[in-house]
Amino acid sequence: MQHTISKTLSETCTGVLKDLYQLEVESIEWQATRKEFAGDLTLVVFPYLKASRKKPEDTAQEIGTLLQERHAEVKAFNVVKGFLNISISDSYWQAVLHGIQDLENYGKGESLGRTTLVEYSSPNTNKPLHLGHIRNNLLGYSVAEILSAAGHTVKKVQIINDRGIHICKSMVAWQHFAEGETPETSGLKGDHLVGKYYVAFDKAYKEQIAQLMAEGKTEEEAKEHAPIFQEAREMLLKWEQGDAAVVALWQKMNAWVYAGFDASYRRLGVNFDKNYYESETYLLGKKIVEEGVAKGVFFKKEDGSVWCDLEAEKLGEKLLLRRDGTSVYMTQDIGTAIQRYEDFGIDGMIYTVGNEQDYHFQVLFAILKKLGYAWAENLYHLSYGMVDLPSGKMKSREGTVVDADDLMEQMISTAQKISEDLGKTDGLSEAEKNATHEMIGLGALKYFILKVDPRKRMLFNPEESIDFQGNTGPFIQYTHARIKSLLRKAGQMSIPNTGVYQSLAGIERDLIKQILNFPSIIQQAAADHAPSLIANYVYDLVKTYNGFYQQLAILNDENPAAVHFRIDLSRKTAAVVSSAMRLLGITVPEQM
RNA sequence: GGCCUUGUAGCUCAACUGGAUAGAGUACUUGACUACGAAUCAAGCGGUUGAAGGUUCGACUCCUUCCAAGGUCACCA
Repeated sequence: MQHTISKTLSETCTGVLKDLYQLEVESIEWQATRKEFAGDLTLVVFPYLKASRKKPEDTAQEIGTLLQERHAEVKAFNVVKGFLNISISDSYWQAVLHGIQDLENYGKGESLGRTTLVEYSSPNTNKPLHLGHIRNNLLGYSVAEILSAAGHTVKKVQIINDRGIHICKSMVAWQHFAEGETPETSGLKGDHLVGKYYVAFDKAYKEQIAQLMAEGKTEEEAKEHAPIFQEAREMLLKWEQGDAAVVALWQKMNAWVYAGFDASYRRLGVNFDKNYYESETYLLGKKIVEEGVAKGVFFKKEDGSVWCDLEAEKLGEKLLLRRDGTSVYMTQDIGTAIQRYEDFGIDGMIYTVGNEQDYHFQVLFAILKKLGYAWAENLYHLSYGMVDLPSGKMKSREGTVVDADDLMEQMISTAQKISEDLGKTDGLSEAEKNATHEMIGLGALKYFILKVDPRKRMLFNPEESIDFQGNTGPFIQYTHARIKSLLRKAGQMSIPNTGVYQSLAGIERDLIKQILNFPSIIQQAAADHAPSLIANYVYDLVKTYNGFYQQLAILNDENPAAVHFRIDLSRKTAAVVSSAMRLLGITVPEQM
């Protein structure tokens, strides 16, 4: 509960505590009064008992009495054990609701003058995106939106792992088996085409291993000496030497993949301000490390390898440069971080990466701090759990990977089927219908994933997981569409403007309070990097609205003042629903 | 083995960061469409919050020890 009322109430309350008990308190914690009790805000008085030396009930009674005397908006209070429940006057709630005028920007924070960079997605270029990437993309994009709403200047980036043995495997297999196949000739999306040859490589590789083992080699020898694997390694070497033919093939196949990724990103509704490519950044960081050695932050072992001592942080020793002077992943990440600082002048950075890299980022952040960068204090690893299937982990080798494009398509066609069965979009054009089905199908998927705490691994059952009823994206979208329908109808009515709506119904007060909570929810979600807070908030809001809708006549009430008020309340609810959903990357329809 | 994360209704998730009788959805059982959109609403059923101790006015939340699941400890990325 962070309404403006709690601020003024806190000031009054501080004075009350001082006058009653000579108690100086820093801040006062208000919480929303639970539904089963009367009141709006609750003060827990247990912390003040030592000072008051009275029973909880008497203490609460005393504080309540003075609060009511001194604060005009306190209409009434009641005491239950050590809980002081305070009721705020209806006129206050109505006035604050009325004060919300800029619906488009309601809830957003003042500019903080801070630039925060959010990295997400960051795929390899040897295969298409899958369900794990979807969780990553949705989280990263949403956190970026939330930070932006909270007042940060946000830059969204990804680092594309476009070089290395994995893409060479696809390249080798394509040379052997593709007979010149391209996205155009095959009709396959580019990333899927390249993925197909990555699978083909693996198949051929396994066959060769089996053959060599049949000839008496050990498994390790076989893996090492399989001809196709040797070819991939040679290709990697040639790439590093800048061999023209290899580089040309590499560029051609990566271009296919990027075209495919672009299509997936566009459909998913995510975007980036800048792409980084490992082929351009993998040599970064070496210079920084050398400088670190000179400064004594890092040290060199006898064999020439460079390390960072993080025993004090309980992270052990970490290699930064190999014996032969080449860099490792960590070196590269150090260089990239600094590169980004130079590109954007960032104040902080968020890495959206799976939790299997928790240790890596602890080390990275510790090293950047050791190097003395101010922005290193504001680095955050947005770590998320794996997405499991009923059969267990997703494994590309066993073909149990849920493909991102397939999944989106499936969601959308499910939405279409349900929508057509209900027949509520009959008046729309084909293009409008398609847009609506996309909106609903993707809304279901996005909400399903974002409502869960990122740290938790989640189970995804393709058949059962995603509902369109209950605590779901479509439920929230439906409420929005229904409000919009109501408002369209209201627009055609002429309602005499007579006086002020007097007494609020309980559900109306609840709705106002929830709308007023939106700004603080955004701040909290930003501070916690937690889209799930937004998801839970908007769900609760919509549930309350549906109760309101059911209990009260909105357009048909005999009191015109009530009608005016309820239309205003409905319009503002719809605006908050739309804004909140947009923070999750979900759009809401006018009709569905 | 060391370290990190997670464990809440049959299932999927909450719990405002230590506050009141742990809440939603789903599934199951019922009731509500001649009312502004039933992808809705209302009611019932469902819990030893992994286990045992401890801290305190008060614990899902903090501490200790166990149990379970996952991750991680590469001169891989």
